[in-house]
Parts: sequence; structure tokens; C-alpha cells
Amino acid sequence: MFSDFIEELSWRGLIQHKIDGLEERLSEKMAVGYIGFDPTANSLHVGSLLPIMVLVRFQRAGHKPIAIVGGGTGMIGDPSGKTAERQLLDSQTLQKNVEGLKNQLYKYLDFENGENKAELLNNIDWLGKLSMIDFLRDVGKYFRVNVMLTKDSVKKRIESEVGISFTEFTYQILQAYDFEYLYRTKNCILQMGATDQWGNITAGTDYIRYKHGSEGRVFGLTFPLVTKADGTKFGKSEKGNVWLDPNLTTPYQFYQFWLRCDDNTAPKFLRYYTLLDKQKIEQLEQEHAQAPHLRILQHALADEITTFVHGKDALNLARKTTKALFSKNLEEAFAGLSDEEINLILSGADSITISREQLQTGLSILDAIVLSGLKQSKGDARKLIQSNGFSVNKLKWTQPNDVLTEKHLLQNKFIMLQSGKSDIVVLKTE
RNA sequence: GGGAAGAUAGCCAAGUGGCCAACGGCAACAGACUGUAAAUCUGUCCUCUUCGGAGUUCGUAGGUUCGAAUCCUACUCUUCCCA
Repeated sequence: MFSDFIEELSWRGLIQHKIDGLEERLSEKMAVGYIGFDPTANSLHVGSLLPIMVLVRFQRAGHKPIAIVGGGTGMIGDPSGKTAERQLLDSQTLQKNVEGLKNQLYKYLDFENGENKAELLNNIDWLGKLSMIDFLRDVGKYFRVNVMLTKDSVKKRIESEVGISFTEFTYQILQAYDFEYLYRTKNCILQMGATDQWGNITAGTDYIRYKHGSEGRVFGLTFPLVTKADGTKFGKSEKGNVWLDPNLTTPYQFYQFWLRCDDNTAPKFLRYYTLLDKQKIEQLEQEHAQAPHLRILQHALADEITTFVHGKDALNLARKTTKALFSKNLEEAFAGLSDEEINLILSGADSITISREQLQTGLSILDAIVLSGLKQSKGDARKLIQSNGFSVNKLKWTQPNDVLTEKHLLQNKFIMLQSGKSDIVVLKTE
């Protein structure tokens, strides 16, 4: 039962590097493996979803996952993939971020049941106790500077204009120490991470081998950094980062993010981020090829991931809201719905609330656009209208000097403001 | 310690006394075509605006000039060469 983890990752295209022998070791018996999460923000965003899914698959394959939040290493800053020295966070912010990450990870892994229940640890608990002298005597002795210099993350920074501080240079030792600590105390034999972590991971496996000799047979595995087919940065919407916290990115916005995925990237993301099996994904691809305009892959992607991250109820609401807002005929879409149903559907959308009196006296359309956040100034709002990019209740609005009044209300309740094709804000009245 | 080159908008980068809110590219936003996709073509793209304009930018601070991103001085930072 332990054997299919590597095979699974492999067909999903999730293996970039791995240390030989891992597959055999995993098939023998339950293994303990870990991934570290960086507390640079107080919520995880979609970029962290891939490591989470890898841990989830690891646990589903019968192994025991450990998630580390980097309360200690976060104080230092990982130079991997960074062109400039990291701005250090103060310990209060860091502490808050660590708590935020913990709460989210509890949602995705099973921390309750079975021999392979997940664990969550904060590396400040052991790194914080390490004294300077102990560190240099017991840990630093095992690291050769010439080897450390060859790591990509260090090499790139040394060659760059900004260089690298001693602090960040030592980062790999701390991460290696984490791995060794987990090996020693939790019998953890595998560290996983994105491709840019390979140097840090091998620093750990080398360290364990030196320190524990032939007993120290441990493994590393990396998965690709997420990219999109068009080369643009993954994980940003027009409003910024896409977060996993529903208070920062609503389930509707989250659902929409995946729904807008392009055709070339969708098959990859289905493999990366969903628990659908190979057969199902290939079937979806065939259906998609038959009728691409139905966007079958995008719907499957958005449905699966939104359910996983926010749950079935949130998905249903996001779908209902999407269906209502993107319907061609609004009157029809809302006809026959009760007040409660309408309120529920609108509660999922981005919205602003204004007073009834403002509509009675007439609300300038430019003000409305700025209030809604669709554009940040009246000048921008005017340009939007002039370029034919603004609609009210799905009808193009061409007069920048006109006003919104009660006659624009749908169901006597709300007005739909839309910039471009997909950015919709609902204006509600009190 | 000595010398040389450089710093321009979110990023890259041209401009070396007036024609400069500053060529071009990327990213971003909007339109057309589509499928809330990609590609392509078009428009916008320092800030605000009552769309008439107004205000603030070319490392920082001064200066020369009717006029400075452009010339001068000092300072800060970066890169390279020599010791």
C-alpha cells in the first residue's frame, strides 16, 4: 500500500529531483517525511498549495507527514530564488504568521487518526535553544564552506550585485539541522520541497550521513516550481495574491481564479492540484477537446480545488454566484428567486453598500466606480467608460457624466457594476 | 588607498541644453475576435481632473541659464580596473 506515492507523483509531473532508493524505501514500510513552510505572510496562498497537496498525497499513500513552520528559519531568511537580501520580519509579526499558517494546515491534513497522523512543528522550538558555541562545534563542523559555496542559491547571489550576508549564507545549515533533528527525534527520512530547495535538502541529507554514518540513509525529493504556459507569474489575480484564507480571498474569487485558467495550463494544474485520478483527468481532456468552449477542464479544476480548500458549501455558493453574475439575461437569472436566495447569492460576490438616499438624488457613475474599487480614480473611471469597458447590469454604459438612480435597481435591491469581462462588483442598497 | 563608468517611470531601456511627462520593449488595464482561454490586432498606461486643464518626476542637495533628465559642485549608492 505504500508503493504508489512515487508513481503517483511521477505521472502527475511532480518529480524534479529525487535521491535513488527512495521508491524502495517507501514501499517497505511507513515513512516519515516533511516539508517546511515559510512564515513570510499570515496566510498561505495558492503558491503553497502544491507542497500541501504533496503532503496530502504522502499521507494518503499511508505515510506520515510532518509540516514545519519556519518560526526559526524565518528569522534568518532563505536566499533560494531571491535576488536580494530578505527584509527580516520582527518576531511579533513572525509569531502571528506562524499561528496563521498552523490554523490553515490543520484544515488540509489529518492530525487525528491513525499511526500516520500528521504533525505540525515549529523549528524555533529547537533552533531557538541552540547556543552559538554548540552550533559551531556540533553542527558547523560538518559543513565545508567550499561545498556551501557551490549551492545555486548562494552562487547566484555571490555573482549578483547585491551579494549575500553571512546570515543568509548560513541558512542552509539551519535547514539541514532541521532535517537532522527530525531524523533523530521523529525518525523522519524524507524532506520534500520545490525545486529551489534542492540545495538545502541535499545539505540536510549530507549532514545526516556525515553525522550518523551508514545508518543515516535519508532521502530528498523536489517538485517543479509552478509556471503558467504564457510565462506570466502564477498566483496573482488582478487584485494581488490569491490566498487560501477566505477572509483575504473569498471563495468566489478563489473559484474564479481557477476558472480563468488557460487551456494549455489546465491539464497540468489538474494533475498538480486535484485528487482526480489519471483516468478521470484523461477523460476530461478528451471531453474538453470535443467541445473546448464548454471549458470542461477549467470547471473541473475550479470545482475540485475550491472544494478541497473551502468545502462543498462554499463551492456551491461560488457556483451559484458565478452563474447569476455571468448570466446573459439578468432578469431571467433572478426571476422566481426568494429574497433570501438572492441575498445568499449576492453574499458571495464582491460588493459595496450605499444608502438609498444616494440613489434617490442620483449617484455619479464615476463616483460609483471609484467606490466599488473597480478603478482607483475618477479619471481612470472615465477612461474605462470611454474605452467601452464598463457595463451596468450587463449593458454597456457610454456616458461618463450620467448618474445611477433607483431605476437601475434590479429586484429593487442591487445594481451590477462591471469592468471588462470578468470584474464584477455588486452595489447594494441599505 | 588610487582611477574609471554609472544611477531615468512597476521592470528593462533610449534620450546628453528648448520640439520631454520623456523613443522602444516587458508587465498591467480596456476593446475587437472567442469560450470569463490562448494567440493576434487596436487603444490606454506618473498623479489628480469639472476632460478645459492642473500638479509632481530622470539617485539626493545646491548652482549656472530666459530655459536642465541633459551643464557645474557636493553628497549617497552600485559596478569595473589598479594597489
